[in-house]
Order: sequence, then structure tokens, then C-alpha cells
Amino acid sequence: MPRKKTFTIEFALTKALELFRARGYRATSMRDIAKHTGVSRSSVYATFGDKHALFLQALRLDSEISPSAGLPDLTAAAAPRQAIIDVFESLVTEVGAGRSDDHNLLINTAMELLPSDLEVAAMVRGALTELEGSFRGAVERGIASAEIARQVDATQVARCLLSLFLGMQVLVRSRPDESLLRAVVNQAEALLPAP
Amino acid sequence: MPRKKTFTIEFALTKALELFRARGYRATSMRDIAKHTGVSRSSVYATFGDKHALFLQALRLDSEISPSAGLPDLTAAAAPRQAIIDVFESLVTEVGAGRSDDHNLLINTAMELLPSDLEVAAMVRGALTELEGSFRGAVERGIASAEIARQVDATQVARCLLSLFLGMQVLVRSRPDESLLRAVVNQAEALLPAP
DNA sequence: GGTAATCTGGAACGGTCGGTCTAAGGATGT
DNA sequence: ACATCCTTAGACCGACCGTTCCAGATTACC
Repeated sequence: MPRKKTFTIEFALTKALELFRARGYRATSMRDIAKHTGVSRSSVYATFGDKHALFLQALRLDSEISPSAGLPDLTAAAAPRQAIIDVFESLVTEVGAGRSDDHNLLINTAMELLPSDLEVAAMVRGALTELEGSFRGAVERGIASAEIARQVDATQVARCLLSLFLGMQVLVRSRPDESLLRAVVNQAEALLPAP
Repeated sequence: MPRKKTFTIEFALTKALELFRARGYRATSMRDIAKHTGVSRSSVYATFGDKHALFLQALRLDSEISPSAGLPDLTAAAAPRQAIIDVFESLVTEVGAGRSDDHNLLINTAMELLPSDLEVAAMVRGALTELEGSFRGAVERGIASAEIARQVDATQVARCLLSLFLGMQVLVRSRPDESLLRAVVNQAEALLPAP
């Protein structure tokens, strides 16, 4: 009897995510989202609830798709050491290609974080912890496959890679100088010496 | 004949800077600033002009005082290598002490940056370049005084330190885990090997 | 056709924002 | 006393915000 939904929740959420990525939470209005998704404002509210609830769903979607889209898959790569380096390389080439929209939502959100917003804070913390774990896993597998010297401390290097990665994202936004980023990547390689 | 100013521009600007540091540009309203400075809204406008103009002045003030306040002075330290490490250490101890206000305005601003705001973008870029230069200078002096091995590439290490520093600031905000930050600092030391 | 569910556009509400302006009052000098 | 400048509180404006609500159109199934 009822009419079926004429738009996919998934699609609308993807479009909303695009906007949140490009502009952050506060700077994205619900009217913007309605326009960009092609869904009326009323339906956005009916489908996703609050702006805050919508953002949480977008953030969750982001953390689900970003390992496969944003970065090479660290957890299943055949050559872990190169996979790590590729993560950083892709940031450099991205800047070279002039991609200026679709920033990293995670880091945007980390900086935009209100101290009161515990839900978002928890998601950001979880995603960062997961990212750290991916780095550590890749380093460990690199050591196991003798790509990386045995004496490196996987935990410590992984945490350093995490910090380097975050720092590079800041630089991408504010000082998109390819040689600067290249130098960081080169130095990051030094953290992963061959045996 | 005239009445003199009853508040110091410097004082008001310092208070405004505090607020911008704690909340960023967009999230700080002129009403907040008036309240926090103790200066009426009318006088804030009369003294500083726009919100944007006020922010630029606060940003300038920040870049003038932050080398002496936020960080140990890298350019004149007797032991450059330790001075670099202290910069990172101070971030860790800051988190341990639970300082959650007065974030780093520079990085906040870098992330909040509108692509259209060229003035702010230029200031951020300049400050980051200056910070990179401070790191590089300290590394070079460390090499000259045989604190740091001659074979390190000062430019490359400085850029890596810059990225690490920015990344740590993101982590401070979103994952204030002392052992995590400590690991980053330890690894950063590895970039500055003794001869 | 009837009915139930869904969509849409737009009106409306209360709130905050940046910014301007004005009237009243204080402090200073002559 | 007087003129001069500064400061203040507050009204006011237009814009945007998140959010709610509703009338009407549209689609599906019986």
C-alpha cells in the first residue's frame, strides 16, 4: 500500500559525507545538505533525525569506507612496508593533483571537537586507535617477513607514523608544498629500516 | 582635553586571543569577546574593526609571543638537541597536567581555514615556515656543536619534526594518552642521533 | 477508486550571529 | 563650567541557523 522510498539512504548519506568532508560540521548547514543530496529538507530530517545524528552516521560511513577508498589497505597488503609508504605517498600525489575538496573528515572532526560532544569524541578516538593498530600490524608483518629490521619497536614506530600522518594532513591543508611533504615521506621511510 | 583609553589594547587583544585559542574563529562570537575582555561590544568594534581584523591581530600577537611562551626558544638555546626534544616533551607534560584550553591557534586555524581567506592562509603558511626554519636552525647548530650526527639531513629532519609536531597537537586534542605521546617523542629523538 | 505511505516546497519559530547606531554618562583638560 | 573624547548599555537590523509543521502532490498496493 505505501509508497516506497524514492531515494537511497546510502546515496544521501554519501552526499552528506562529501559535504561534511569539504566543509566540516559547523560550516555545513542542513539546507546545504538538502540541496546537495537532492532530498528535501523535510525528508532529511525524517530520514536521519538531527543534524548531529546525521553527522554521526556520516562519520560512521566514513570510517567504514575510508580504509578502502582513502588509503591502500594496510591490513592485507602483500608488501606491508611499501603499503605504509604508499599511504604517505598518496598524500603527496593528492596534493600534486590539486585535490582540495574531500579532506580527511576524521582530522577535521578531531580539531573541531567540542569538549561536550562525547559521542563524536569517542568515534574519533576509536578511529585513530584503529589507524594506529593498522600501522602497527603492518609494521609487525613487515618484521615477520624480514622487510623491516627486527630491532624496530613496532608500537613506537606505529605511533610515530600516526603522528606523522596527522601532521601531513595539516600540512596538506595549509602548506601544500610537494617538496616539503616529500621530505616527510622520505624521513618516514627511515623509521622502517631494512634488516 | 580628551579622556584617555581606560583599557589597554594589548590586554584586550590578549584576552581575545585566549578565546580564539580555546574555541577557534567561527565558534567565538564578538559577544563572547566583549564579555571576556570586559570591554563593551561597541568599543571592541571601535578599537579593532571587524571580527576578521581582530582575528588577524590576534593571530599576529600569537605568532609574536608563542615562541617565547608556548615553546622553549629554539633559536638561542645552548643545547639545541635537547631544546628540540623539550618542545615535544612540553606537549606531553601539558597533557599530563590536563591543560585543555589554550590550544594551538596556528593549527586550529590551519584546519579551520576557508579557501577564500587568503590573508589568514598567508599568515598560517608564514608561521609554519618559520617554525620549520626554527627546527632546521636548531638541527644545524646541533650538528655544528657535534650534538647530532653529521650525516643527518637538517632540512629533511626539520620537516619531519614539523609534521610530527603538528600531528601531536591533533593527538593532544583527540587522544590525550600520555604513553602514546611519549612514544612519539621517543621516536622523534631517534631522528636526532648522536655522532 | 480508495487508501496508506512517502515525497516536496515553503511557511514559520526562536535563536544566534556580525554589525551599526544612538543616547547617556565619565574622565580629562582648560 | 565647559568642551572633548572615551566608554557603555542596549536597541536594532538583516542574515543565517536548526527545527517543526503542514498542505499538496506522487506513488504504490488493494
